[in-house]
Amino acid sequence: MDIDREIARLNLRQKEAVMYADGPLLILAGAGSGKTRVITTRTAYLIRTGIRAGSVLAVTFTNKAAREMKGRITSLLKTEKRNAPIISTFHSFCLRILRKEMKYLGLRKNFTIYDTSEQVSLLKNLLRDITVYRKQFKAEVILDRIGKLKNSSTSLQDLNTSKQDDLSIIVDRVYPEYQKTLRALNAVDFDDLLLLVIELFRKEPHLLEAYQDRFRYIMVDEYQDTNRVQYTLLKLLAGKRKNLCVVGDDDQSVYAWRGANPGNILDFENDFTGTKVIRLEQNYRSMGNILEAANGVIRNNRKRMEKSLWTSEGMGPGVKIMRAPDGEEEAKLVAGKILHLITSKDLSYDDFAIIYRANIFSRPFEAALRRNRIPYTVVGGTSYFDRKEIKDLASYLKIILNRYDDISLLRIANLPRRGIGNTSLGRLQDYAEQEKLSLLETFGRADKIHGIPVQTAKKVSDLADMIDNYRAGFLKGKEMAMQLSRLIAEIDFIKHIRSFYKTEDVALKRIDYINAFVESLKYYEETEDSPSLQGFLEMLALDNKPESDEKKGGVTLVSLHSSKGLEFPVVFIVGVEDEIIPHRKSLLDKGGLEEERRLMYVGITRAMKELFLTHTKYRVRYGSKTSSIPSPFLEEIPAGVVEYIDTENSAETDKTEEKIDIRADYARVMEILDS
DNA sequence: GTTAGTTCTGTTTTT
DNA sequence: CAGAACTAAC
Repeated sequence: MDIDREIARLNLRQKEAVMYADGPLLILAGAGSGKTRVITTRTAYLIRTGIRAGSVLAVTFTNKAAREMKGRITSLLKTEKRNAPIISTFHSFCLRILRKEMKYLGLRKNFTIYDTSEQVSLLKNLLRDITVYRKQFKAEVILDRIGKLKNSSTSLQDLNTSKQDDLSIIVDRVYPEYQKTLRALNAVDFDDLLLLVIELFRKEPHLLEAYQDRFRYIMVDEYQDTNRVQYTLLKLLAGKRKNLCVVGDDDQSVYAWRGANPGNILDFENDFTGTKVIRLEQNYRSMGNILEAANGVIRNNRKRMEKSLWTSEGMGPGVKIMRAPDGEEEAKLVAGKILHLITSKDLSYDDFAIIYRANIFSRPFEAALRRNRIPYTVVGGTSYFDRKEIKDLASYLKIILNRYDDISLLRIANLPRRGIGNTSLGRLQDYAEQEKLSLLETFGRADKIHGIPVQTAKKVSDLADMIDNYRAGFLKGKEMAMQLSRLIAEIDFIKHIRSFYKTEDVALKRIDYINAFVESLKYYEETEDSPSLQGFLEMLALDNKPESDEKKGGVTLVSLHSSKGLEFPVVFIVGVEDEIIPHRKSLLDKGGLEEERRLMYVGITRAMKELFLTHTKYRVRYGSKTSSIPSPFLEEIPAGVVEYIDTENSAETDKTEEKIDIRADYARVMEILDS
């Protein structure tokens, strides 16, 4: 319980932020300025001054951040679980409210949360019936627009796009259908979780007031990543007492492409009069040269709040820019450098990170690290619960839980193959629509539907019976893992996997995943206070990271986006080339270049002691070899902080190319190091 | 209804 | 080039 000692360690600005308890507070926290420490200490401090822990709410974007914060606060407070502040993601927080206030909502019990792939399936289904849609657009594109609409308006009702291009016409047409169908299926998508709570608060002001009285102090992390809807929710919740503290950095806003609105930072001061603004600019993470490089790059953004990071540490080594002949060599170079630094300095594998723009770039680095027997962990990428076979099984569980969930039923209807083809499924769906029945009910009476062959009808109704039978068992919330095993055996899922993946070792791997899935259900049952199938599926939907992911050691391989919030003594940012950073596709979006620059800034500021930026001369893209151009961001790094290292053997290089290469632009000495 | 062959596409990602 | 998505032939 060393809050006082913790506070004593803070700098003046940080202290001010911690102790400014009442009224709106905007903390502009630069990279590495001790942001997390401020929020956690502030939470602990509030509670220590006598504020009931349960009336403090801290909202984060990821479960990982929430877990970390929880851990730090508990160790600071040594508090028992029952009297702890609420630390949660926006989505989990809203889900809790929805579940509690169910009676005020149009939702039935056991509603399902749809993930992106289920949203797409639903939409594809709807598009079949819409005549103006002549397969002009991909479902994903339309869904993207629907998502943007949902996240910019603040009500599920109003949907004026007012534009008249083809896409808008289709979106206007399909959006209400999409929303209506979700409700019919007793399902919600991620955006709905927040929107429904807002709707609830608007319809039932007494409820809003009850929650306002409950959560008297609200804190928000990564505020620059909030979207319009999240901000609206915060405004509602904090509307009475205005004890809202947001922490963010506009320079680290890298999610505008999915609806984040960094403008929320600017609006904050207008919406909350008397806002106290505190800037945290002292950086505790990076050495001087790294910081200079970061400042040099971000300075080129026009749209930003002026701030400049500084450190009391020394300059440290220069930022190294290295060029490799191609992608393979780039990976070898990085692996070699890691081995070299491990032996020459007192570093461990955990101290290194390789950061890239897109997840595909991890491959050559994984290969090179493996060849050199360097342990590594890849962050992100396809999550374990996103694997096909897991989602298949999850769909079984979903239709067992929620009998209106046509989308899940559709997914597993013929999986494993049981002779229910698309023609029959189409007829069943048409019938369901006509008779206003759920698909599962329709399955139950398949024998009465025209055009369904007798033996198909039998298979269809058998499936419906099976699902109904399992429902009774699963809803008891007991021995669910055992029941899932029985289900897997009954549908002969393993046989299906073996025929689907013909190679033995691939199939075995998939079977391992399936076993792990059963295990995770078992684990859930054993650790949860009151386990339920719905609870398990919600965990799957809202917190779908395997725990092992977070504590594996070795060199970290991570995308620029996922690197936000992390720090490493030695960082390699790789593929620092034009059309990669900035990504060529990003330039299509307005503000795209500036967002890419912020991404570069995020990457640079992950480094504590040493930073390497690598690029190549040639890169194989989509199968063919093309010459690469160094990222324009490299030129924005002040000349005084960089060292250039060219690792090519001059014997192999083409001398004419040499003249026009990047060296001409660079006013610095070259230093050839061992590779 | 199923399977094999063909065409297309190619960021970032949490919930 | 590789994986996904779609189409056409059994």
